[in-house]
Amino acid sequence: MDSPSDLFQQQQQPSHTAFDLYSRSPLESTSTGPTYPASSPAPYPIVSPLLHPNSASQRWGGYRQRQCLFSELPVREEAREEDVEVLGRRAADGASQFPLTSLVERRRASVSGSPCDWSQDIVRVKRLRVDNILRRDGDLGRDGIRGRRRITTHSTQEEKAEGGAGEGGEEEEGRRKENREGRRRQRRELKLQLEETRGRLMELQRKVWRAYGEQQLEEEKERGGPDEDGTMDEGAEMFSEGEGDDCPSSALSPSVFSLGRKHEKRDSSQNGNSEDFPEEPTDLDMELDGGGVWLGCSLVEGEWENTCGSDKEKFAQALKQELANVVARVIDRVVRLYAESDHSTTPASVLARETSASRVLGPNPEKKPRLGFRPNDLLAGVAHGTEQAEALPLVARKPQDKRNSLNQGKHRHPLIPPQNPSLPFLPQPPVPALLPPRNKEPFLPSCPPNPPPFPLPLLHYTMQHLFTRSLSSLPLHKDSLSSEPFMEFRSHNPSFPPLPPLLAQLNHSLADRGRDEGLRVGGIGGMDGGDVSLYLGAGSSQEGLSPCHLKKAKLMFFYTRYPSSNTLKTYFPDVKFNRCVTSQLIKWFSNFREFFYIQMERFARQAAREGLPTSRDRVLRLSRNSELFRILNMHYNKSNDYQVPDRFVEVSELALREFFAAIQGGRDTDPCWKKSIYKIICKLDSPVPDSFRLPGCPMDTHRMV
DNA sequence: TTAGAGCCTG
DNA sequence: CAGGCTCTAA
Repeated sequence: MDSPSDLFQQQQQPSHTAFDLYSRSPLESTSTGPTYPASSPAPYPIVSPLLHPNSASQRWGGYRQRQCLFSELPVREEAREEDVEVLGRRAADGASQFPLTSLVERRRASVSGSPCDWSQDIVRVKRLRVDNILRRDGDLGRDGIRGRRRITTHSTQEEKAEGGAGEGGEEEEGRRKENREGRRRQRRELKLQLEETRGRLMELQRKVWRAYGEQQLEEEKERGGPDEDGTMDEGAEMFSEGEGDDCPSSALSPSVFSLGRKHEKRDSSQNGNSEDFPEEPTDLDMELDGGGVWLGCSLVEGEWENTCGSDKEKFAQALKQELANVVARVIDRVVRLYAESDHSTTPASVLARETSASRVLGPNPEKKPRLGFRPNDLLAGVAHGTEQAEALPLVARKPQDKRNSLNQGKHRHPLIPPQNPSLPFLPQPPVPALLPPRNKEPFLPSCPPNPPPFPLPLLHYTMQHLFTRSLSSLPLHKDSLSSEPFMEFRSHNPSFPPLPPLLAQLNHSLADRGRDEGLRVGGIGGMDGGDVSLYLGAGSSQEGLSPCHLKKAKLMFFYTRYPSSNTLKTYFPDVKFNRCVTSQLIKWFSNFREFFYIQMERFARQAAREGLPTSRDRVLRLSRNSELFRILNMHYNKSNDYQVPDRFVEVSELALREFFAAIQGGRDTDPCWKKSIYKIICKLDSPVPDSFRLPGCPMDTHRMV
C-alpha cells in the first residue's frame, strides 16, 4: 500500500463545487513550486486539504513526495502526475521560471481553445511520463521510492499514451494496473472518509450559520460586506471575518478559512476576471524549523510516504489539531455572533436565564465561598469545636496513633447505608481547559498557572467550553438529572447567556454519544475516531503531564479511586501515554488514595476518641460542612471551582465509617486491617463524566448554565 | 517478568 | 508529590 496521499490524487473533478467554501483551483497546486511570486500562497494548514478534496490531493500529494521535511530534494524534477498538465508544461517550457500568473494565462490560453497548444502539452506530458516511468523502474523495490510512484487518475488519453510508451512488458503493465486499481479503491475509501469528515464540518457550519447567520448576513449587508454577489459561502464569510483579531495565538486557524476565501477570489479570477491574486502572503508562513513544519504544513512536494511512522503520527496529530482548530473557529465565531446578538436582541428566555444566573452568581462570584464551612463542624454529629485549631496542621500530619486502642465503643454502624449501593451516578459536566490561565476571560475557568508545554490555540479553549457547556446542558445521565444540582454557577460571566439551542445542534451527536458512554467506565474507544479527533484533538498529544493533568486527575478522583490504566488513557486523551506517564498517573492516584485514607483514618480515630452521639440511629455522617470535607475538597479541588459530587461524599462517608468501625472493633491491631476497607472502597468507583474525556482541566459547568 | 498497590521517606 | 521499596497477582 502506498500512502494515503494517493487517495487524494483524484483531482480535476468538479466535485468540489459542493464545497465551494474551500474550493481552490487545481492551478493553485502549482503554488508549491519553488519559484513563485509573492502572491503564491503560503504553506497551507493541514486541514485545508482535508476540507477540499481536490486541493487536498494536490497538497497531500505534494506533501508526500519530499523525502525529508526540510531537505531540498531532487524529487521536484519528477513530475507529479496529478499535476502533470501543469508540470508538464512547466518542464517542457521551462515554466518553472514563470510566475504564476503567467501559468494562469497559459492555461487559460490552452483551455480557451488552442488545440495546438493543448496537444503539444499532451505530447510533453507523455514524454515526461515516460521519463518518469523509466526512472521509477530503476527504483522499484526501494521503499522510499515506492512512495513516489504516483499512480493517479489519468485521463483515458493519458493512459493510452502511457500504454504506448510503457512497452516494457505486459506483465509490468498489468502489475501497474493492479496497483492502480488497488490504490484507487483505497483512495476512494479514504476519500469517502475524508468527505464524511468534511461533511460533518460543513454541516456544523451550516447549523451554526442557520442559527446565527441571518443576523450576520444583515449586518454584512449593512456594512456593505463582501456578500453582495451572494456567492460568498456563508461559512467562509463567517470564518474569514476577523480572522486575524480573535485568534492571535493560533498560527494556523486564521488562514484555514481565509484561504477558502482567497481561493474563491482566485477562482473567480480564473473564470474571467483578471483580478490579481492577493498580494499579501497568507499568514501561514510558519517557520519550518523543528516540528513546526507539521503545523505550518509546508506541503510542498510531498513527503508523506517517505516519512517515518512517528512523523506520520505527528502529522496525524497535527491534522487532528488543525481540524479542531477549524471547529474551534466555527464556535468562536458563533460565540462572537452570539455575544453580539445578545446585546442587540435578548430573548425573553435568555433574559430569564441570565437573571437567574446572575442571581446565583452575584456580581462578583469569583471568590465567593461556595461552601459555608463552619469551624466546629468537623464531622456532622461527630466533630467538636476543638478540632478547628487542629484542622490545618492535620492536613499534612499523618496519623501517629495507628495502634491505638480505642475507647470501647460497641457502636457498630451499618457499613453501607441503604442508599449507598445504588447511589446514582451524578453527571458532572465540567469545562475542560487545557490552556494557560486567562482569568480575564468571562467564562474561562481557572486553570493551574502553568501553561501546557506547548502553545495551544486559544480557540480550543472556547471550543472546549462550548462543548462542555453543551454537554452540561444535556442529560448525560438521565437518571440523575433530578438529583440536586451539584454545580453552582460560579466564576463565570453571568452576562453570558447560555447557548443551549445552538449547542444542542452543534453537539448533538457528541452529546448523544457521550450520554451513552457515560455509563461505561474505563473503556477505550468509546467515541469513534473521527469525532474524537475532531473534539479532542484540541490538545493534541503531549508527552509528560502538566499541572492541568494533575488537577484533572484530582477531580477524577472524585469519581474513581482506582482507575485502570485504560481509564486513564480514556480520560487523558491529550496525553501521549508511555510506561513512564502511565506510572506517574497511577502514582498520582496512589498518592490521592493515600491522602484520602489517611484523612479517613484520622477522622475516624478522632470520632472514636470523642465518641458518637448517643442516639442510636445517629451514624457517622460526613456533611459538606464538615472539616473533613473541607480538607478533602481543598486537596482534590483546591481552586474550589468544581463541586464535589455527592457520590464522593458518600464514598468518603462510607470509608469513614469503615475506618471507624474497624477502630471501634479493635481490628486496627491487625497489620492488614486496612485492606478490607480498601477492598470495599475500590468497588465504589463511579463512571467518570464524559466531559473528562476532553483534554484539559474539567471545570464546573453547571455554574455557567 | 511485569504492573500495580501500598508503605515509607524526603 | 515523587522515589524507593516490598509484596502480590497475573
